[in-house]
Amino acid sequence: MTSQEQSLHYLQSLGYRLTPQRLLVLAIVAGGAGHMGVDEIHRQARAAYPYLDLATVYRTLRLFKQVGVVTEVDIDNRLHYELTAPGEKHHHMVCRACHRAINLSPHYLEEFRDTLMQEFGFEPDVEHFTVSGRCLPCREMAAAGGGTAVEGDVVDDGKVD
Amino acid sequence: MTSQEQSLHYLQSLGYRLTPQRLLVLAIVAGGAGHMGVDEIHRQARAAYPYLDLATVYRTLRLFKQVGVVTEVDIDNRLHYELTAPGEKHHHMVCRACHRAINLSPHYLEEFRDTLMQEFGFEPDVEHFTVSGRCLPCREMAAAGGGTAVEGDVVDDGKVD
DNA sequence: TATGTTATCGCAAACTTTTGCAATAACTGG
DNA sequence: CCAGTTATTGCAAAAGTTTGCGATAACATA
Repeated sequence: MTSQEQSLHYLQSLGYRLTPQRLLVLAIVAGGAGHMGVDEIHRQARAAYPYLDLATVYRTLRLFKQVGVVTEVDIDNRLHYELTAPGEKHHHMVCRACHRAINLSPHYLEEFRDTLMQEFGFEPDVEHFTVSGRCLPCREMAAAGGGTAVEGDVVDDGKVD
Repeated sequence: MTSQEQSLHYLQSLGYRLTPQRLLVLAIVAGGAGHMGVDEIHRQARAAYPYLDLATVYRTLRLFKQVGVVTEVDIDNRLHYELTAPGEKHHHMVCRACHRAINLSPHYLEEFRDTLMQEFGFEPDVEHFTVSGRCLPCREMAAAGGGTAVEGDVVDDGKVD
């Protein structure tokens, strides 16, 4: 049984229904490489099933995230999703300049998590953890006086709006 | 000179213009207790200056955040702002059940920050750091079989939508 | 103080995400 | 396999946030 089928059985065991829409969205996210934007998932879904509504895509992904089937990453104020790789989960560092997401092993969070639990009894949502910041290439670029470390996607630095 | 005036001079020194709208928004955020929602800031601003547009409030707050005058906190998918207290900066832990924000001293982040810098050259946006998770009262509530630790604001647990 | 430059504003519209509701379809038990 | 229950869908609209654009006003210079 593939990991997709496992996810579907898991959903069913929780009392959720297996619908063609859910199968489709799962297959698309599983097929995509890395984090996919909601609009891209929707576009691919419509290719197979033209009536699938955007709201359904959002709802489906929210459900998948809730039960741990996918991982949500906020990249430049837009939601992205990727299959949660069981056994090799990771978090993300998102660069606020180039908007690239870099994987972060849970190992780096354990200590932080334990501290919050012990000091405050606060249980951080380690499933959906993302830090924003600036990646090495972009910081070097900025230090050299330039813009962003990738073409396109330039970060506004002027005064206008 | 008050800290508000300092902020304004700072804005000016960066080449930004001092407009009545900016003064007003700053005064409101400074006058409010804790994190204020954008709509509340806007409502108060309109009381003094009815033409002030919501878009201007958003733009102003984004600018303030960018230069470090205010701190942004995402609470239940809505933006909130508070004056950045120089010298006693803090981050936030936001409970995903009751949506309350708990302050977190930067001290707890230093180690994490240093690790990311050393290992990946990634400079986390320590200015705008928020962890989501579940606070102690809400976890106890959940363990006891209940809902949320504050009245109202119940977290959905059923199957519908 | 008058004048020019251009950052900022207000307005309207776009964009992303969420939600209400009636119709539909997935599962359950007989 | 059929009927009943209700989770899920599609659609339309709302909510929160961002953006384009022409008009305005803030600042600099003279």
